[in-house]
Amino acid sequence: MRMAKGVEWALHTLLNLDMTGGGPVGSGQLAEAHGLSPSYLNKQLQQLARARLVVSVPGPRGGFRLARPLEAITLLDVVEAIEGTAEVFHCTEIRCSGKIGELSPPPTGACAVNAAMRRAEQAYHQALAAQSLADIRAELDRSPAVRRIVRSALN
Amino acid sequence: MRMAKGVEWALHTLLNLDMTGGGPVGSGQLAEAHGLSPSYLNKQLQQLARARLVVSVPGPRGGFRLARPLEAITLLDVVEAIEGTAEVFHCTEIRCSGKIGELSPPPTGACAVNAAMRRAEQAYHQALAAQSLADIRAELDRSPAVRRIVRSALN
DNA sequence: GAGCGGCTACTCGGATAGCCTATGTCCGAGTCAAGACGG
DNA sequence: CCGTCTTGACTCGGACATAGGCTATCCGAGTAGCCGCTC
Repeated sequence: MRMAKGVEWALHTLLNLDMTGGGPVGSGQLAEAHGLSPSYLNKQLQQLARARLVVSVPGPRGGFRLARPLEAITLLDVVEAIEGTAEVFHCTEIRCSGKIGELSPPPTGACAVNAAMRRAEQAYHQALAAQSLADIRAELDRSPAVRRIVRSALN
Repeated sequence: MRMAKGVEWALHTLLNLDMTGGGPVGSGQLAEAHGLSPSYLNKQLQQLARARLVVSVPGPRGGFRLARPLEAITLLDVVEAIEGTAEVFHCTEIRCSGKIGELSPPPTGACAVNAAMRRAEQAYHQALAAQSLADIRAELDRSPAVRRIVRSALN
């Protein structure tokens, strides 16, 4: 179980988009800022656009800009935009298969194993939703040079 | 990001192992109980044995038995036994690469993005560690027929 | 000089290969138990 | 009748194919701005 690295790319890129100001920035520039594959970052940005986290501007001088302030973007938004909303633990209902499944009556309630795993997953989701990108930006702003460096890198 | 289905197999199998009593049960029987691939379930059981959650008994009439009561086995134990202890979010330190990396001084503290993701992951771990397999067993015991069915399926 | 049309270049967007891990399978080493044999 | 040895079958254990999804790439559709032309 490993999270797609596109999540890391998306998080840093969203933070960079905020520090450059409101104007759209091309995926090529954003990729160059961190030495990433431009085409693949573009794919991730499209996922963010579908999730309405960024707005894509076509044509020359186009690119991507934030759709809303960082205060309104949580870690959960980004993870779900890239990874999708499917559950991490996917119950295949093996309790209904095999000998035990044949001997058991059709189940009435939910699978207890699945319920337990969902509780943990919910805690994960809540912890992700409790942190906004603005919180991370605040931590980055402890070294005030960051904003200047990002702007000069994305001029 | 999808959890390995071996975790689901392992959880149900550990619960079944408990309901049969203390004697060792072969991986073939355990697989037949839920219609699983015997060889692949055996692989998962080996992972559980390495993590000291079950004890393997070689030879005829051998198999696997629980190494400790379900009260002492948490969901986190099972997940880490199957999935490993590597972090879900793996920071590749892209902040040190590309234009921004070249313009920035060597970082002093930890990556803020990584720290935020780790906080969420820690919440997940805590939620997993807070639930033991005995809790799930208690939920299953609400329908008292389960234990009888499991025992007759694994006779 | 002002307005308009065409063109170019740059951007996003989706369709297309490659690789790596999870999945699934197979066969060999080890071990216990039963059965045959000898005392 | 009892003890011991041999044999057999059954189990775990790890090494070997396979597949699905993440990773990476490329090319086409669309658009804004610029340049030249015309009035």
